[in-house]
Amino acid sequence: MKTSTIIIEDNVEYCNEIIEKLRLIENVQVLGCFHSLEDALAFLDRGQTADFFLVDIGLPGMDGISGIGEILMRNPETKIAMLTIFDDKELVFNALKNGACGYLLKGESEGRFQKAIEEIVSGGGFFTPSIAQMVLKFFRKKPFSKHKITKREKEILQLMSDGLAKKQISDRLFISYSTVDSHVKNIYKKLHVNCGVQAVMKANEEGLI
Amino acid sequence: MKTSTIIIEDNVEYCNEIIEKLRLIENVQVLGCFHSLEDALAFLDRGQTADFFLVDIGLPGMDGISGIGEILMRNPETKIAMLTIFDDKELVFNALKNGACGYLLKGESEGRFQKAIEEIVSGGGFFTPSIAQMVLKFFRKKPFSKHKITKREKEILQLMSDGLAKKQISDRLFISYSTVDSHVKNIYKKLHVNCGVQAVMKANEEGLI
DNA sequence: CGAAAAATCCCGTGTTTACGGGATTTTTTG
DNA sequence: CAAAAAATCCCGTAAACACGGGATTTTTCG
Repeated sequence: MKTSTIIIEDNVEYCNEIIEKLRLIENVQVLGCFHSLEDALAFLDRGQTADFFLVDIGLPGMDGISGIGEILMRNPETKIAMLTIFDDKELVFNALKNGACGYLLKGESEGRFQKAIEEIVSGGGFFTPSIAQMVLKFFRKKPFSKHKITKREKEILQLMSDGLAKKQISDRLFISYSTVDSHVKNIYKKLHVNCGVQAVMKANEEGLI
Repeated sequence: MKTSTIIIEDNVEYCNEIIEKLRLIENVQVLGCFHSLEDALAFLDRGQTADFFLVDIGLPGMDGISGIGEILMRNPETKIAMLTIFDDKELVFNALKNGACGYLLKGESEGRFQKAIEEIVSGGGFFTPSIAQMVLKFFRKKPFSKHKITKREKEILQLMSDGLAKKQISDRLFISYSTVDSHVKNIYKKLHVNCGVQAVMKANEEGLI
């Protein structure tokens, strides 16, 4: 059974290019293409659907990123891949957050393109190396933390992130409130923040906890 | 110039298997293999190095995950890929956090294995489809938020996560302190938390912000 | 239109925080 | 060993928070 596919891309020329590429991939059957997200959503609202959507990110009207959410709201099982010339960090992560299964750069070689599509329709995820690189960087703890937090401080930061008050932390660690307070003060200084929320957020971002 | 490669794997048999596979890949030159991380670190401490390390995750003595950090501490430019039979979520993310460039399952087909290695040594990242799937799930916003936060609440949550105090938020949004206080109270109720840190953390986890 | 949801506002109180100033005792490590 | 780093403890105060109780006005939407 082939994977029914819809393309959403406003540039007609490029659209045809993609269709040609997709024709070469077995297991994929192109149902058609729309030139705006609104059209595609109307299609879904008519009760019709597809297994796989290939969506351009820079569409007139509703943009691709918002579109992902809309499509998934109507059909949560759909697989969606973004198609774009940009590899902007924010865009990529926003797309992923909204539920995209993959992110393809338009310049991708034919082989890579095919490979990626195959992975996605078969239920896997796919990142081109540059996207994978971004994801790696995202996860990677920052260079052994300019902010050299001590073991105890890290421990306390962790409990803070669980929502414990200083008093509760002191009880948990069998130390006095004053000690916790001191540690917290030091943490704030090291992270250059001045409240718990910021501290926990920053620690989180920097992979300290 | 070939990528000098070191394998760290305690199972001698499997180690040889890997070497055989790597021999087939041009651009890769296997320097040798160690059967424990300690040995590999000693090698590095002797001033020698390699471009690429392939590290088993389940080693006796120091485990692979901790090892990543140690290796990178001695040679930050090194590329590291984990080799394992498990695709446990925690392990994968911990490896990535510590700086791994890829994560390969031992059962991987020869073709995939080769592909993955090629991507990694050429500076890209690589995720097998199952790992990519995990990463996707990680990013994906949770099922349209059981916790239906309103627009305003989301806005306030965002400012909270920036470390703003309620007073500052009220100034920023041109509303009174009381109003912010009310919104915050509602947020706490909806998220079942009772302090700002928890609220922001939870919102963060659930992809609400 | 008319009800429900969201957004706005106020008061009061006890608790907790942030942060300034200290000081002492372990632990680590060159 | 001796210095440095980490962990422990105390006091005091102004500010901010959590949370209970309200109430009114917009917006949204069937």
